[in-house]
Amino acid sequence: MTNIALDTETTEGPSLRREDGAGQTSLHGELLAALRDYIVEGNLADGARVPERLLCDRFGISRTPLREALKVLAAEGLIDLLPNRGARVRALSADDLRELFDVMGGLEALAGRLACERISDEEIAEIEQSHHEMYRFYLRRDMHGYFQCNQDIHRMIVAAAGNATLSATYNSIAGRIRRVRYSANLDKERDRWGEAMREHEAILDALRRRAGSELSDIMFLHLRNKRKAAQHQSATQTDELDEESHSA
Amino acid sequence: MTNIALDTETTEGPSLRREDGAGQTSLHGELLAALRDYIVEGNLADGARVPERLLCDRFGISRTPLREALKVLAAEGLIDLLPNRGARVRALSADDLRELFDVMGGLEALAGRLACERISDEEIAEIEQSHHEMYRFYLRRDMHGYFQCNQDIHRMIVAAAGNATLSATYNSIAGRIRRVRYSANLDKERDRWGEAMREHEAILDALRRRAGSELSDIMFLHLRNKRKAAQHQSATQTDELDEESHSA
DNA sequence: GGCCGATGTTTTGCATTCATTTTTGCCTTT
DNA sequence: AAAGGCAAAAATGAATGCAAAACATCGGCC
Repeated sequence: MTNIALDTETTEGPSLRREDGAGQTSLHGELLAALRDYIVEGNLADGARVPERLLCDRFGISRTPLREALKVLAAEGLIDLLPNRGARVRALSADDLRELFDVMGGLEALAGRLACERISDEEIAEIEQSHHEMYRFYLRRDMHGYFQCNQDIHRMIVAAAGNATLSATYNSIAGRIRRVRYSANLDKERDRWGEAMREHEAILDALRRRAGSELSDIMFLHLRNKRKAAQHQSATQTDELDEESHSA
Repeated sequence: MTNIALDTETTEGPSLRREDGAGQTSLHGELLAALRDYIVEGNLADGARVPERLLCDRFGISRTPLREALKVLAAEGLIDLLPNRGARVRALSADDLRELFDVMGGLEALAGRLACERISDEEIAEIEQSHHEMYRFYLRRDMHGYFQCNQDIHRMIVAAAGNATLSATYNSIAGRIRRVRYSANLDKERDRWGEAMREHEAILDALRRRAGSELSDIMFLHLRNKRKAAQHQSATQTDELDEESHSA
């Protein structure tokens, strides 16, 4: 039986209810964000049933707003809602991950293209700064720092695209992926660390030249390579996924 | 005062409740889909308040499931949820449309790239068939038939990508755009009808050669051109949007 | 005559309640 | 002893109820 990893310690947890004077709860988006974090951070096991009652106690609310939040999370793809059988944390199959990585690659490719259309020299300078910082982490073999800079750069490029819809879509996809433990997947990334660095050099170069179409290509392939590395690592369950890419 | 375009005729409307024998309602996804259609089809005016009580009567349900559905639609970006002030139909600004079109372009670019990796000759043959049908509509100047085929082709390419996550994301974005009256935007598309046909020829050509990266480019630019045509048409409110594209 | 505040109404957000379904434990039967 | 069935318990989906907030209407004031 799947054991639920709910920490039911005596610490009251983050009650969202406002019990100060005003009397009104007004949690609106807060509960949603809190619950999303709760799930994304892995407090519930993969495929585990989402216990309504327990979460109600945990967050100090009744079932109505909780269920509203669950519906939203289901729409976002974080959980599955089975008719009359409650919510379950969506366990990402190797195939799901492959799909998510490709979509993320597509969105980053788009971000790169759009960024080239409107990015300022100042923004590029900021990215360059993060890039150099990342390079120092690379030289020091500081995986964690490197990864942090890496994420920052990708985020900056998405932001430079100046498209809020794209950012929202990107964050949604990235959130779903975040549930799988990155560190595990990235251990294998170390094998192609130098390669990844060179790809980032190419990204920066294309960005400087505002070569949108070219950057778009690089971004997608960069993600695709990252995906392949991650896949290779967890090959135990992804044997059949090594189909060849026909793209040039 | 914004008048709500709710048709409150005596015709009972599509009650979702199951009153046959079983007694159980079990509307689950049905209400959501019905409500989404209701909004996407334009039964409510842009920016109009979404009247909970009226919709409850209309669909024959209580407020609880309706509000759950509204939360989901808000997450999808179809409506805005204002704290303590209810839901309003999200009115798409010219800027929103620009963003949505670009994201759609990015997703189709991705679809084209992925399709090249796995599409079969049979699937290409099907697309070619639709393409030729579309061409016949073009020769006959049948805008409606042409447009139908056009959409089919784009859908087929997205389907050929074999990525359910991509399809879902694509449908979400397409749904949001669908709320604006296509026909209006497409009247101007007529000006570049021949150009669009040539672009579709290029799409098919790249697809046949499985030239993923190239197809990706073509798909994005195809959408970008479509966007520009649509923008030009409704230029009354999009004067400042003519920023130049730096991409080669 | 127009602007501002008070008061009643409507609407919203959430809690609670209720009917139905699913699940679980126990008992019977073979 | 294992399998099947039944009943109790829990959980789900939805309806209703209730306090607070927004909205609307009306009266007072300048």
